[in-house]
Amino acid sequence: MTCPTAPVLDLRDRLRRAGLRPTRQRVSLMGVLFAKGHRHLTAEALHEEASQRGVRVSLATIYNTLHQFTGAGILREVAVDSAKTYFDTNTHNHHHMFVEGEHRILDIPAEAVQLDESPDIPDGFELVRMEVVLRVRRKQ
Amino acid sequence: MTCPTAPVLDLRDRLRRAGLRPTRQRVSLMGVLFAKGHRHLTAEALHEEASQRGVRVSLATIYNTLHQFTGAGILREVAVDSAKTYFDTNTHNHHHMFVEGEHRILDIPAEAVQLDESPDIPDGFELVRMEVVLRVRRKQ
DNA sequence: ATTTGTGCAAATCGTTTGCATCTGA
DNA sequence: TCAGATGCAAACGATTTGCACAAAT
Repeated sequence: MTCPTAPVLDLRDRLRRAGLRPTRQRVSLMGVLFAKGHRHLTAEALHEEASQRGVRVSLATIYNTLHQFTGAGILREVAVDSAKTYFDTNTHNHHHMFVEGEHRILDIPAEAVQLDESPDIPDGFELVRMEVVLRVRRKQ
Repeated sequence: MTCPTAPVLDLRDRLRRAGLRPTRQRVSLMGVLFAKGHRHLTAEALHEEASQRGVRVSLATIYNTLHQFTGAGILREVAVDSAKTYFDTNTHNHHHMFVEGEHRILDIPAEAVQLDESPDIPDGFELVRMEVVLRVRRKQ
């Protein structure tokens, strides 16, 4: 952790470019978040995974960090499950499949869904993003 | 409340057909829910509105009832806001616009959004429904 | 040195639950 | 009668907050 290998420098840079100070915790959490491709994590899940990797960060800091990262465009919040908030490491345009009863989220590539031009946005509002959620359940 | 006017009978019938006993509270809440066209309510909002109309129902019963109604197909749960759960009195196929920062949900008629046939559903799963959420924010 | 971030524990908020009591069929 | 509903208060789980301490610029 005191040995700045190349990937760690990347993480620090990415944080700086996002306007966030590269603190030890933020760098570590970025490392955990982006260690294995894109995924959807809850605060609790990130906390556990960080602990397992020997990264000791309080849950309060996890929540702070997740929201800071979301504000900085590093993460995206996914609201499909009223029970808890998921954060998506993929901030590119894509959609989701949600497995009801299992609290599981799967990605759908943007190209898999064709929508015509978006419906009218009321005056005074601007589109942030359009997302599609396929709710599925296990058969039988 | 002891005078069974026509609309009250309708409500009672609708509850019976849904397999729910038409108790005083359920009939009253249906009355409140469907008094003014379709809308999106939280448990808290329904509780307040019921109180204002002199319908005294505990919050616990509100939650029970909302879930029973959802299970019976009288209401639909809308998960767009990770902060709280909204219930939609419109159970027909349609979509939503969510105003970020204002906790406000607007309807988009199904016809306003054209999607091609849905993406592949993984084996062992079946589609419950496909919904589109347009996230918008107030300009500036 | 100053500003910003972190950790902890307590507080908050939406929601659920256990249980005694009531009510509709 | 009696299964099913309700109300209350307490329990719960996810998230936020206040504040003293620590770390980054």
